Amino acid sequence: MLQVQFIREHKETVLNGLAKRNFAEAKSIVEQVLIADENRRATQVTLDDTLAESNKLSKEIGSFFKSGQVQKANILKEKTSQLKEQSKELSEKLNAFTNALQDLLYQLPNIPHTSVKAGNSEEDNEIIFNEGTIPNLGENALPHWELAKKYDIIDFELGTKITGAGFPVYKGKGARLQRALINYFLDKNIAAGYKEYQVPHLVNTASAIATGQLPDKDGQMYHSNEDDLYLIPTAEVPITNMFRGNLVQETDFPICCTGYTPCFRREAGSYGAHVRGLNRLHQFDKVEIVRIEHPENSYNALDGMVEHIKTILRELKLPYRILRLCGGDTGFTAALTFDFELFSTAQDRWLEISSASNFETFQANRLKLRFKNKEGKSEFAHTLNGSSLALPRVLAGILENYQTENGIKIPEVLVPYCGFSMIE
RNA sequence: AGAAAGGUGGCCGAGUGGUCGAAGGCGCACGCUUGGAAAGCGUGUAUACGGCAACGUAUCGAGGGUUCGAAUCCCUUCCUUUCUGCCA
Repeated sequence: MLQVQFIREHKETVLNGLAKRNFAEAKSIVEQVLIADENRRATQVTLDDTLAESNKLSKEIGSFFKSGQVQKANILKEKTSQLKEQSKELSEKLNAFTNALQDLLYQLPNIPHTSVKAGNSEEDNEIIFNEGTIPNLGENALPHWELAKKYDIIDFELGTKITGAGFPVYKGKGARLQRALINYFLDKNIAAGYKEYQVPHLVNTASAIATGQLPDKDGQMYHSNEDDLYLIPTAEVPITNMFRGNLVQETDFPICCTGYTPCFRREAGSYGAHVRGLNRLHQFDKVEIVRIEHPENSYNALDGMVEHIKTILRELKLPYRILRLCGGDTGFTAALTFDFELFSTAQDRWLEISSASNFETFQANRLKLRFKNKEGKSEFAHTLNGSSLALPRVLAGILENYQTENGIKIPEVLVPYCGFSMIE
């Protein structure tokens, strides 16, 4: 959530920034924000004055009662009852303005970083890095869903029977490979200084609002009506929310967390080749990294996260590229996002496997996550996160890119984790 | 799930209708003291919103109510602890 004060003082910056997202309603919402803010402040001033008067009279009444001047006290009582009515009306007004302002602010996405180009869709994303060699697989190369069937390591139909489409069952060496990837990713993250956490897989409404899933993505999360809890769409939600409401010390930075969780997404509206096999699932596994940073260091930290993810893909010897997302493709809450895409050779397309973002103060404002700065004042921290990494598409990439006549080779770094070097 | 007790500042903890944003202690910061340190002494030390400022307002888990006035009384709700029940 953007800060009202910032909008008030940097209206043009906000509008220019939002223009890069091709966000048509920006101007009208910003205008409404400014009006609501003006109304809110004006109402608060009158309400405060009314309450101040009322408090003053109450004190006088108290002392009149003590000194036995009951009549004088009763006269003042009359007055306070009027003030009370006024303040009731005013506080209702204040509430209305505050809520209206809040609702408007919830509609505004983050302002993109200066390096972000304007653009509407993924076609406008910039490729900024490319690494790894695309293997020459020959004529008989199979897409991962056929390999999964051939070697009996992932069973999509079985998952459909138990739950529904998009909930695969991993079997035998497939299951073992999943577990190997999770451990390998976690170990890499821990070695890079991230602290491991195991967090709840269901979160309350306050958490979903704080990281920005609500109200923007309502309907994309699975929800348990009985207890009003949401299944997490990413570990970002519970991990970042560990720090909700905190006032951290400047010396605590950088705060680096990692965690493995399954992720649940309803993916309403997805269809076609994009959902084939492991490409898009309702439940998938992901290892996430989250950082809480000093504002001055957050972009360094983002670069550090990108470098870290690169080392993992290098070790796995997978061909990948990095995109800087354009304004229109950058998520609602992010200021700058780098997407990692893995080349799926048998499908001849790029698959997103990681997304590393800096949210600046957008989440921190909702989280009320602050630190004490050098002047001793509290200031919002910056939050960042990235996948390191999402499992299914990495698995798809391994299956497809490492397929041979005799079976699927296991990337060298994973062999110690798997306990085998081939899936035959 | 049932019963009981309880939720107060960074932490501990007092406070049952006005003088309470809140005693006292710990912690922390600064100063004095000291050759230096510890101890001791003194001063300061919540957050948010509004205001150029003086300052005002709100906040004692959350929401509502009673009252001229609520940390304190009433209602609702959430959470914690203990006991009982159930269970991996």
